[in-house]
Amino acid sequence: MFDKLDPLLHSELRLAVMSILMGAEEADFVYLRQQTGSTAGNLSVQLDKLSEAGYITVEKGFQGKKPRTTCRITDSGRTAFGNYVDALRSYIGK
Amino acid sequence: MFDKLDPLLHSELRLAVMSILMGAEEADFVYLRQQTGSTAGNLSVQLDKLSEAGYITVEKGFQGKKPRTTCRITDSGRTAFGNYVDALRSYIGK
DNA sequence: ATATTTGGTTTATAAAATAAACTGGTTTAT
DNA sequence: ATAAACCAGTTTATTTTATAAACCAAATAT
Repeated sequence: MFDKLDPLLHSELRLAVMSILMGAEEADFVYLRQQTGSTAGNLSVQLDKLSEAGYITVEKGFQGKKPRTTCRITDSGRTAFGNYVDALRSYIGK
Repeated sequence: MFDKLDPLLHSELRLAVMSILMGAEEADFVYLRQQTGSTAGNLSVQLDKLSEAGYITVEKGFQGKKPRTTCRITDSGRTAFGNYVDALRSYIGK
């Protein structure tokens, strides 16, 4: 009756991050922090989880002298997001 | 940018229960347990939370000699569910 | 020179979800 | 009649998760 909701995506912050990355080729830590309004600590932890799951890639580099962490969604992440949205529909209709 | 997701509804089991009650006038404990596939303990706890929040009413009675717990969604619960669905759309589009 | 800001990570705490164990009563089998 | 199994839940304990607080290194500003 109800599809299982991927616990990795069923989290407000992780879902927001994935939502941004679904429509953005790439996004850096600072941008994600601004858009989601999260704390740096929380974002750091959740990015790790998404990365561990293979849903995103996290690339650390420098922009001039400042560190810059760039995130991108993977194919597997895209698929998982799509499946999550489909599963949600079994709960909220449409 | 992203709407806040009501934490009471952003839970797989509670959302499933609310989803059932949105389309069913009433549903008893046993039915909810069957439809959601949850354990009795988990269901009991989550029904309490929904009830505490005023999203559902829980009525205990008997059907012959067997106890029977009947749940119904409240107006406030309906509204909250609607708001939750709207908020979700800010994450999943559409 | 030292204080502050930037861009994070790590660790600790609070809250949630879930499962395991228990209760009160009923039905079924012996 | 008594014990065993079962039903409908509740309570308590355990695990997982989310979140915040504290910390760190480097760069910039005062």
